Order: sequence, then C-alpha cells, then structure tokens
Amino acid sequence: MHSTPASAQNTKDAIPALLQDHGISPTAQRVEIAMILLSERQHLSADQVLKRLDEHGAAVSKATVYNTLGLFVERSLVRQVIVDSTKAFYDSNVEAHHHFYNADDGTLTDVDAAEVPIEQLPRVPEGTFAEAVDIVIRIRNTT
Amino acid sequence: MHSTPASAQNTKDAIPALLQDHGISPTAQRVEIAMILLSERQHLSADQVLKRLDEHGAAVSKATVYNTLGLFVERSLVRQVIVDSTKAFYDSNVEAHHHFYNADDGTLTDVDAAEVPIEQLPRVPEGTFAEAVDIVIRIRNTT
DNA sequence: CTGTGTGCAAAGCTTTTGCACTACT
DNA sequence: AGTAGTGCAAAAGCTTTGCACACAG
Repeated sequence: MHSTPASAQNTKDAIPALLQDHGISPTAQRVEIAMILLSERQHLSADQVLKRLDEHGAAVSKATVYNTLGLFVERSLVRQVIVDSTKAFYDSNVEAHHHFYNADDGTLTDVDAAEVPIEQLPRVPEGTFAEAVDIVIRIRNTT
Repeated sequence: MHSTPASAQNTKDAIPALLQDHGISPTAQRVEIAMILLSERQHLSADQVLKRLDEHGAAVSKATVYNTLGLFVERSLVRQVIVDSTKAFYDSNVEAHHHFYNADDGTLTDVDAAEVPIEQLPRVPEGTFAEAVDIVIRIRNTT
C-alpha cells in the first residue's frame, strides 16, 4: 500500500478524521463501511451495505457490518430509521428530517423537518424527557 | 364446556361477529387471539400474545399467531406499531393516535392525535398518496 | 367428491453474543 | 508482557413459507 497526498482527495481522507471526531478508531473495516454509507445521502439496510462491500472487493463479515452500523448510530454518525418490522435502515443524513415510506416498493425518501411543522408537542410522562420525534408518512402508489 | 347465554357477556360473544365484520372467519384460534389482544387497549408483541395464550391454556402455534396478527392488521382490526427494529407491536387501538416510545424500558404509550397538531403535510411524491402518518416520540428516563 | 381456506413444522431472515486475535502501552 | 479493543463464526431470535389437513359446497 502506498500513501496518497493528504489534501488530494477530500472524501477518502476525510473519513478517518470524521470517525475520530466521533470517538471511533478508524480501522480498515470501519472506513470501508463509512465510505459506502456516507458517500451520499441514502438509506441502506445492513444487508445492502454488505452487498456493496462485496462489490467493492472489501471482505467484511456480516457481524462486523451490523456491529459497526450500531456503533455509528450510537456515536451519532448515522441515524437508524425503523419503518419495516423486519429490517432496519441506516440514514446518512443526520440532520432533523422525516420520511416518506413507500409501502409498495419499500423505499424511503427524506422530508425536510420544516415541511412538517408541529405546533406543539404533548407533555411527556413524569420522569422522562423527549429525545427525538420521528414522523413517517406511509405512502402507496396510485397505479 | 357449557354454553353461556348469548347476551350475558359482551366481549366473549361479540368477538366472532367482529371478526366476520372484517371478513375474517372466526375460527377457534383467531377468536382466542382476538380476545387476548382486544380485551383492552394495549400494545403486545407477537411473543407476548403467544405467552398469554399459553397461560390461558390455549395451544396455538407461533406461526399461527404471526399469521393471524398479520391478517388482523391487513383487515384493520389492529394496528402494527414499529419502533424496535427487532420486534413488531400490535396495537388494539385503531383510532388515530401516536406513541411515546420509552427507549429505556421499551414500553409504548398512546398519545391522542389531537395532542400533536400538524399544520400541514408535505406534498407526496408524484403518483403516490398518503396512507397514514405515524409519529413516534422517543423518550428516556431522567433518572 | 372437489376446492378453498386454515394451522403449523420447518426454513429463512436479521441481529446479537462470545471468543480468538490484534495492536497499542 | 499486559491490556483494551476489534472482527467474525456461531448462536439466537423474529417472521415467512410450503404443505398436510379440515371443512364447506
């Protein structure tokens, strides 16, 4: 392996630093996974991440993909979106936003938080505080 | 087993009729499951339903519980609530409402839809229509 | 007697756990 | 050399599928 100039590429070299900023040691597998997921705004299941790793020739085990994605969520590098009872999606967009979930084809689409203004939140139960508000708008195809 | 007057108990005898109203033939297993889930407003996982069936001495297989709950959802007898990526909850309350999800203990609490007024919904993508809006407010214990 | 519909064992997913191994101190 | 942390094979858990059986027409 030969090194590349630090400033030449932004994405490739920024990833390790980004991981460290979030308290994650940038190992080879983690950088691979982060590069795939963070390369653009997208919603991928663990399975899809694994498939892309294979395509890129990176051999990472299923368990590591799951554990790494879990770690990324814990460290707020990505968001976990739950819409399907049998599969979790990982969202590279961590800014406040909501989702359309197309129940016919299983795809997710972002909705800016500003497009769903909520007048007020209900009072939370005694002894608790609100951590997040997730809105999912289930849509179907008219055809 | 001895029969009870038809009008004496409301719940027990109303269930078969309710199932039929929703186009579901009221077999023994389905009535058992419906009685457990619909006896009161609650959020149960498939697993919890199975456990209660066992406690009531009703022997119904795991597969039948899953398939029956899926059928109930399809026929709008109950609602499926998705908050945990590894488990689905079934909600006996089918009226418009949302949920608090306590991430610390995994419990769900109803929130009346009127308590979360939404000014407007975003325009849905071309060729689709909104089927439902689910709001989940994740809460944590302050302690 | 035929066909539709039901219930369940077994199979198929997704996700977690426990342990060998690595890489720093 | 010791120790904290990483990656993965195997195990566990949730859900679906495929088929034998039951029941209505």
